[in-house]
Amino acid sequence: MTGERRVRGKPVMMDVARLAGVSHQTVSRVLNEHPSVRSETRERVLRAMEELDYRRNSAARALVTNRSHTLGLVTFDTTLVGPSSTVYAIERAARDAGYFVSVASARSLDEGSVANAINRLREQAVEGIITVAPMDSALAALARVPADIPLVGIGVGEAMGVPMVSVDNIAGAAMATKHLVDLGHATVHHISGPPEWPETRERVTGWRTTLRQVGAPEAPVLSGDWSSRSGYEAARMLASDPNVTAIFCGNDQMALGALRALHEAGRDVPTEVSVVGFDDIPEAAYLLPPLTTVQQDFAALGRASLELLVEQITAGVRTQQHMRFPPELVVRESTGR
Amino acid sequence: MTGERRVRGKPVMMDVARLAGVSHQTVSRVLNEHPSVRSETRERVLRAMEELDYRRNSAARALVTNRSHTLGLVTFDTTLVGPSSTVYAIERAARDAGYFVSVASARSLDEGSVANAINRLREQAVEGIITVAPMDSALAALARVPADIPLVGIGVGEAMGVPMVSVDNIAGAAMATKHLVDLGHATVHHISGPPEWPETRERVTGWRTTLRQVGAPEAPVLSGDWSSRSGYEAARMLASDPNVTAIFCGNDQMALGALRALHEAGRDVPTEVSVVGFDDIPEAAYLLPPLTTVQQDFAALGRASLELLVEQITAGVRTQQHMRFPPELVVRESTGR
DNA sequence: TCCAGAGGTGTGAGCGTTAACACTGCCACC
DNA sequence: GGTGGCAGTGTTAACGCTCACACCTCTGGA
Repeated sequence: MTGERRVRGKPVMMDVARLAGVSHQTVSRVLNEHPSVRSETRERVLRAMEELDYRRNSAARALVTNRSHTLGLVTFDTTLVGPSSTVYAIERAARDAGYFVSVASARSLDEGSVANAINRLREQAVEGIITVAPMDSALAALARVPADIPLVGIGVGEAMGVPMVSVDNIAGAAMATKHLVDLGHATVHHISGPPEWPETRERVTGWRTTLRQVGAPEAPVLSGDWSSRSGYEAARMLASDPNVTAIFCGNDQMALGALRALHEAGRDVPTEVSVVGFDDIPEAAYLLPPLTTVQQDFAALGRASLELLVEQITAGVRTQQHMRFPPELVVRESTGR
Repeated sequence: MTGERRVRGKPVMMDVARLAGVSHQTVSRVLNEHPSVRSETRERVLRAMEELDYRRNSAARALVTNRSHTLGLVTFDTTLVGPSSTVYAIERAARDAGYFVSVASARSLDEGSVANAINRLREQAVEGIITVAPMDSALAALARVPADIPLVGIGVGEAMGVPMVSVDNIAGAAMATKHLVDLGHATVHHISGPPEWPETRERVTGWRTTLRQVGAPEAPVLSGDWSSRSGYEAARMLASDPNVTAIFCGNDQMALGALRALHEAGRDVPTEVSVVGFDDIPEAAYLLPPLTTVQQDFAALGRASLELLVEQITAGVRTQQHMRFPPELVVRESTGR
């Protein structure tokens, strides 16, 4: 009755063992690359596994080892270029590190929704969690996660006890603003992202600080929601004011909308008005005119966050760390004087 | 020794049972919402669970029920707008249907890479797989998956035995081409995506068929890689030819690049040349000029694929089905005569 | 009065794997 | 020629849960 088992459902370790004429433990050893298995035996076992198309039962393994080999990813709106590139980079890095990736998206901006996503991941016994949800609500939810579960927040601002990875938004915004001031603009206007995003506030800070340093007047911030539409609408208000000659936008999508609004208002870019974006989306170089912007390396962000997480998992301690990546100004044709 | 267990590691069902003064089986019943538990008992158990911050061990559960409650998602390049919106929609729908989502990305375009991603998901014992990787290689890999594992391919062309969800690309391309012809253009040029994508070929077919129907001459297809850069380069070659007055691009990013190339060549859009894209990315309405394009509902695609997958899981049979979604032409200002 | 049946609960087995330990040869060493 | 050790293998006991079944207690109908 050797084959009896195979008929009813998937083969298990014991089936492989029988076929190879060894004990199930030897099969386990082969599977886990234990050194002390005679190579001839190993071959026999491998052949048997192949013949039966055996795959180990990950649930049983997880149960006994108490490790799921799975990481959790909390995302918010994967439609945004930044988050989606980051997620992609994380998945690749996770695979290389031997982890599976499970995702849970927050349905809305509120803390409960993020907490809910985190809970779903914990139900699955993930070994660690990375949040790609750079809003304040995520931070609040993160702060409530018990300290024994490894955690990394991306772009989520400062918080006690939560390891973080982010771009140096203050420096990035300062670079953009400085660039415009250096071109001879009396001041720089700013169309920001939603205020409940830490990145937005950091960019506002970088912009404002720079203006103060050079003694330029500060205009009130107009805030959008990262969309082209919101950038368009904000810029339309700015376009009619002849004093506006330089606009720093919180991201490239809004800059794209601003470009359109300025065009409609008959104000040429860059001869009359200069525009700078943030992110450097792949399309930025092909806009009319090509967009000067602050480039951030989303993939590096993803890889770093994974590294930080794995470090915590192996060490068993939450690293108290905040990694900041320097962005880079890419000057194209949307700025001048 | 009631509390002894709790000190060393996470609480298990037995700990909750002891605290609530019931058997572990009753705890299980409460957890699984079994009807025959006295509500007073249920309350007591729930309180105990809360007090201990108990979470059931999903591995143990999966082991005994032989269900992982997890679906697998194969992605290729989540940086593209289409796939990333689809992934997002799938995750949401999966959660509503009570499933977790595990992702695996294909590292490159070849079949081995996709097969590898599928294998990783199978190792995790996912109950079904959706591929958001609309290349031929994915189709080839899908065709090799044993018939007993539920499967849905998105936008991956025709294949024997693999349930499919896609946009009706032929109809979409035909709509775009017809629109241009109706505006009075003698013919329509096409900048396509990479030929190894079924969607590319379908769009080429829709375009070509329409041209033949109206008796317009057919120009050779220029093919890009979906990027703005490739659209720009292809359009640059077209721009110098005065006979080119209408260009249908395989996606919006390439159309964006084409817009720039035409501008550089001094050919006005839409008075001299008309441009149509595909996808309707959120930025399309804010380009210079706003882009006429073929809109597809990525979210609907995602939801439909999930529905199809869940159907297969519950039925235990692979549904032989191909759902096609009609796209919609959105006329903006990049087309005219 | 008794028994059938249902509501409510407990007991024991078993899911497929790994860890710990036990066992068998064989070699090297004194 | 015993003793120690190691390579190679098998045996057994968990891991935490659900399922099947057994067991009570109560109700209602014959």
